[in-house]
Amino acid sequence: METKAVVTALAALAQDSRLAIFRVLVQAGPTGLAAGRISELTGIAPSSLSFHLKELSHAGMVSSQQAGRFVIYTANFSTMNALLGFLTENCCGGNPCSPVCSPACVTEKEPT
Amino acid sequence: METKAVVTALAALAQDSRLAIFRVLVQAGPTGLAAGRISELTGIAPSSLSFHLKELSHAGMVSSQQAGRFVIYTANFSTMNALLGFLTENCCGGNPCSPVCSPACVTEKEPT
DNA sequence: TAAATGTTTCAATTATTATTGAAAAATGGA
DNA sequence: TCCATTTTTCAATAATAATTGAAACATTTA
Repeated sequence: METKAVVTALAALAQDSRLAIFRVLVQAGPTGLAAGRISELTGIAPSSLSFHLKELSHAGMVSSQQAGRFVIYTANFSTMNALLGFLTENCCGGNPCSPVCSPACVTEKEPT
Repeated sequence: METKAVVTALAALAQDSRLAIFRVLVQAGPTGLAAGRISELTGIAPSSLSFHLKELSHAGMVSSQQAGRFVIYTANFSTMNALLGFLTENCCGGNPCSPVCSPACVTEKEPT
């Protein structure tokens, strides 16, 4: 993961509304949530929500898919794991300072 | 760790200069670096560096201590671990989705 | 105390980001 | 096709953050 992408990902999460959005998506798991449902759960106005979802999407933190009239958003767990990996790697100048374990969450919904 | 503190910590890291500063401090390990040395390593002008160090310090990501004429800055590994823990916890609605391992780095320099 | 070194503060400018409401697309059903 | 629903776009405003250079402050050595 490149530094630029990391800054983008961190900036995407470093905002009240977007952190709230991301958390409800993380809690929702691989099933995801429709945009309107996110608006209900977080109290963020639709236009503002759309703006923030675009930011999160652009940062690779969430993905979306059309489902009928609804647009379903899901947290992008693989990007989250890459982000955590970046922050933990290079730690203490290469001298391993403790057992580092990277993945903290499932990556994707498994195909049936 | 509270949401507000998490946003502050993420915002502190979500910026080119500050991420660079934090990384050199992480790589330097518990010994830390003097402000001027950080300026040399990152190419950030002193006044700008001071501004960013204050941001990082306020977010709890770095600590400082006077040492003669120098001010030594060190990465705050415990806050970093708390941050990682926050992002990994609450994942997938409480259903444990994979083994979660929190600490990725030593917390502090051990007392002699 | 005076001079040199290292760091921080201040004020001004520039740039970026968040929010709101209204209008416009896109989709599905009658 | 027409209507209702869901989401996104747009433009305007308000708020926040980054950078610069000069000056001020703090610490050590002569």
